[in-house]
Amino acid sequence: MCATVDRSVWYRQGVIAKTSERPESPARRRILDTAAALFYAEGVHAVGIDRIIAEAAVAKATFYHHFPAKDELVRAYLEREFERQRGALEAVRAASGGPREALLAIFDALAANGAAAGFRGCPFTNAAAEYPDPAHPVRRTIAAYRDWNRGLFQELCAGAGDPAPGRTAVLLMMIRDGIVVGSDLDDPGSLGPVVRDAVNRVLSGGETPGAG
Amino acid sequence: MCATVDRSVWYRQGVIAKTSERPESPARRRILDTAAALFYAEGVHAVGIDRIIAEAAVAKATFYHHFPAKDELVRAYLEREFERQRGALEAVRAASGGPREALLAIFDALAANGAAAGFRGCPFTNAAAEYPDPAHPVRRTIAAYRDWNRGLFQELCAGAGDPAPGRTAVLLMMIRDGIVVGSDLDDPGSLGPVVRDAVNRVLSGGETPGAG
DNA sequence: CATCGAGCAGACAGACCTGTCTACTCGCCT
DNA sequence: AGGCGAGTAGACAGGTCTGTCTGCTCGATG
Repeated sequence: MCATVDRSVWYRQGVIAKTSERPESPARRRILDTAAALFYAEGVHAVGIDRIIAEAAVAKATFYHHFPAKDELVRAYLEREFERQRGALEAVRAASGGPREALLAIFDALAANGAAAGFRGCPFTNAAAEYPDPAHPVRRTIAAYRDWNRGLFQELCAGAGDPAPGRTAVLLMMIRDGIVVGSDLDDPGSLGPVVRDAVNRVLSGGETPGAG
Repeated sequence: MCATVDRSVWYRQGVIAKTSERPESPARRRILDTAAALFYAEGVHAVGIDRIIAEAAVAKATFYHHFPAKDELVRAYLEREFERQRGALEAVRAASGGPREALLAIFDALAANGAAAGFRGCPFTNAAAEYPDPAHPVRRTIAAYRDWNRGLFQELCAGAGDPAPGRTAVLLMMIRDGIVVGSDLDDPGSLGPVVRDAVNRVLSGGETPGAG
């Protein structure tokens, strides 16, 4: 209870408009930025609170003022990454001519992102490897992310005239997972051209699966 | 140096034939079995040595007699898993009528395995999430496993008459990763039928990718 | 001016981690 | 009989982990 931050004062002093997004103290932001970089690069269990507060230049009490426990920081890290990706993919969708073009652009971006320096796989699947319990809040966040992602694919497939958008979305999720895992563990360069063909083929061949 | 077990005595006393596989002491086997179950179910960093030796009913000195450090145990765990999978897939290949049937059988087995109770994703990708450094021995073992797996796919594709077996093998690896990730994090039941179609389509459509 | 909250600095507790070491038993081989 | 290696039991060191707590400064608000 007392761990929750009362932000009413922010509204009262007019720092932000009442209807806009939540205020974020500089300290909290620094904690989250540092944690995100470290968690992603080195893994969740491998990075301790002490290191985060040291690199974020924040007192320990300040950390525990903003986050009741480390797991909650992990959840916040994934939640913010969720929002970031949602924004990015929605931007791609808005910039594309249609659903089919949006899907192709998304997968191009996935492959390019995987080939970029510092890529270490998907933050969500990496975190899931360290949280075995599906009922854990961290895992629930991961599940929510994946549901959203599959839903977006399904929506775009339906918009592109796919007769079985649900099935195709599952298949696209498989390709997505293959890209992020392969970009991290194999040669990212070998994936690019294959991805293009694969997505093209999946979207074209969606009309009649045929085999039973 | 002194940490390595001198097995010459085993050969001398004829416990095993000189040309057959290495002998394995019961204690070492118990350690490895326990570690494999715990590492897979809960993650590598989350399981400590103390717990392994307790559940394996082994003294700490015995553990450090067989393994110089924890990382070496992790490597041995993955190495053994590598051998296990190699054996399993080679058996499937031998039992199949031809390369194409072998590939279909392998992916059926992957989907079935992912739907089984206790499935927690791929031991290799899960471990990779906890070992960021690609030069680490654990990561090298993971890379070796993936190279072997892709190589097997390529070989089978070539045998099935695929004109671009290298590319198709990369694509099959992506589907493989999609199966293990999706079976762990999403509903495993939704994957089964999609997998069959996907592999069928990949293998049939291999002749002319067409789209550019 | 008084108060209150944000943040800083750092000690501290208690648990857990890896890895080392001592001292002992047991069984096999020479 | 003697030696040696495998294994047991458990103390120990040194470090790290999370989370709590005390005491302080500073700035804004009433």
